[in-house]
Amino acid sequence: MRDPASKKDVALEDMASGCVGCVTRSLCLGEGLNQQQLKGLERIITIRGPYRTGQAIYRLEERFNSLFIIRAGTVKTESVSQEGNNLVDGFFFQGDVFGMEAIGSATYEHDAVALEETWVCELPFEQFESLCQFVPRLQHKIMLLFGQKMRHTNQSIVHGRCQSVEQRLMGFLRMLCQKSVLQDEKCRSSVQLVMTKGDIASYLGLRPESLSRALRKLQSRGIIRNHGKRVEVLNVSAVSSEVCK
Amino acid sequence: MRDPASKKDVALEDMASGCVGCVTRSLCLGEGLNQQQLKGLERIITIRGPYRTGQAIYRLEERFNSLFIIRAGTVKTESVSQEGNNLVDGFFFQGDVFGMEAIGSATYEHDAVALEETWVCELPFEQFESLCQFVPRLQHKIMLLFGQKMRHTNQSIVHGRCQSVEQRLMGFLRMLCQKSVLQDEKCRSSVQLVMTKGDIASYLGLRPESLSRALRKLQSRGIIRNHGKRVEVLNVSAVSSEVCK
DNA sequence: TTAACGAATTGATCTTGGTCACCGAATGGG
DNA sequence: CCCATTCGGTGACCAAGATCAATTCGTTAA
Repeated sequence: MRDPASKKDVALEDMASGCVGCVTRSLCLGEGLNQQQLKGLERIITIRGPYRTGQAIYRLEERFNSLFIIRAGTVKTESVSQEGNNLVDGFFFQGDVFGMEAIGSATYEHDAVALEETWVCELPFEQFESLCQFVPRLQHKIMLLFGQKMRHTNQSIVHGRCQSVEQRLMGFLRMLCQKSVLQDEKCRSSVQLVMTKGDIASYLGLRPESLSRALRKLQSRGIIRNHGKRVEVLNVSAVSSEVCK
Repeated sequence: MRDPASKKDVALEDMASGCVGCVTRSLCLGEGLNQQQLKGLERIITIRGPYRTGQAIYRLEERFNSLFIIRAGTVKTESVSQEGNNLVDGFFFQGDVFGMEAIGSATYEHDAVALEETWVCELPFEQFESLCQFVPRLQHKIMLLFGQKMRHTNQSIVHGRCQSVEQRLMGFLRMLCQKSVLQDEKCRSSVQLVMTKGDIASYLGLRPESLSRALRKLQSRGIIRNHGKRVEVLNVSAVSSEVCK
């Protein structure tokens, strides 16, 4: 991650442009908007970054004002369980919107923490709501996003409860491959983990030890190779298929 | 439930009125709208009912067109897990909106099934989106609803994963008491279960046997009394307090 | 009323994942 | 460069909840 030639070291000029020239636009809320509408969106967003690994974009109980969209990098959101453990609620990648759980609440519900060098667009929510009044397409897009988010949660978390650890893990790897492909055309069968194994375990509702064992089992079944921070998917079709085990 | 004097036998005339005279309005999307705005909402909704116990309001893979709001009664949504079991994803009570997971999808993601005599308002989503363009307050309300829903899911499901069965069960009973209070001012410490124990177990991610044992444990601790379809909450403060066990 | 079915409960046993203890490797700060 | 700290992995053991099998209870149907 300190490698100066790494793709993660984002060109500053790419990050300075507004919505109209944004390289991430095809993934973003701005997708499908015309020039004028994009200008409207551009007027209310603020580009923020670079956040360094471990830096917070917002913190639990800070006043909620804005949604955030990732231009480059990765973010996790985490909260604190009743027992006082940290609990990772989500990972967010290029083009993803985060902060939505705070809508209708006075304050944020999580810490949002950068997992690598990260740039985001800050989208003040009140102004965004006003803009939606004038741009039906934008209103529509945010609704789609809500629906997607609910479906994803239901699929991965609710249905995850009646899956084995290995199934849930494969689902996670599948998601990671899909998201990584967006960032990086090549090597869709190998994933560089930007989060710790502990974070992944927490996200999957496991102890780190159990995740470690599950990875070992998948490796012994020839489905993956687990090299520390890099996971190779050897049997793509096994991981891709919904029904497995 | 066959008792003719039961509060569940809804007066037909109450169900015939539009939004303006609706008894459920204080719970509904229409809350806070002026007469004219309510009329707009009233124009696009259709009142449907009565649905009998077990009847579907919509089914998995049917074309998604509308959200639904409960005027009277109770609904569960359920889907099918990979292993082919039914999986209860949610319970919905008076004033609750369901069908939101299907937004942005061509078809519904669940079966929605009435658990008792039930009346709903059908809200065609496209027309609703158009209406939101003209009624900022309505757009704002639906956004709040999305945020609430996401927070609720995160709280109950995600955080539920690191709770004991008894804690999750108490959380469920707490929710049930709150919702029942809305329907029925008296006896807030006793809940008539309209869903089966099997449904509750599924919703909590348990086997029916495990739920039964958990109920017995709470009873032996003097917190509840479990009489088949009726659950009495003896120690309200224990169930109400967030942190328990 | 009785028969029949599904829901609820109970006990015995097994499995999965959690807990605890430890070690080695990687990472970051002085 | 070294040391401290965090991260990742392993084994032994334990406990919560699943599974299987049997019984009781309640509701509906005949």
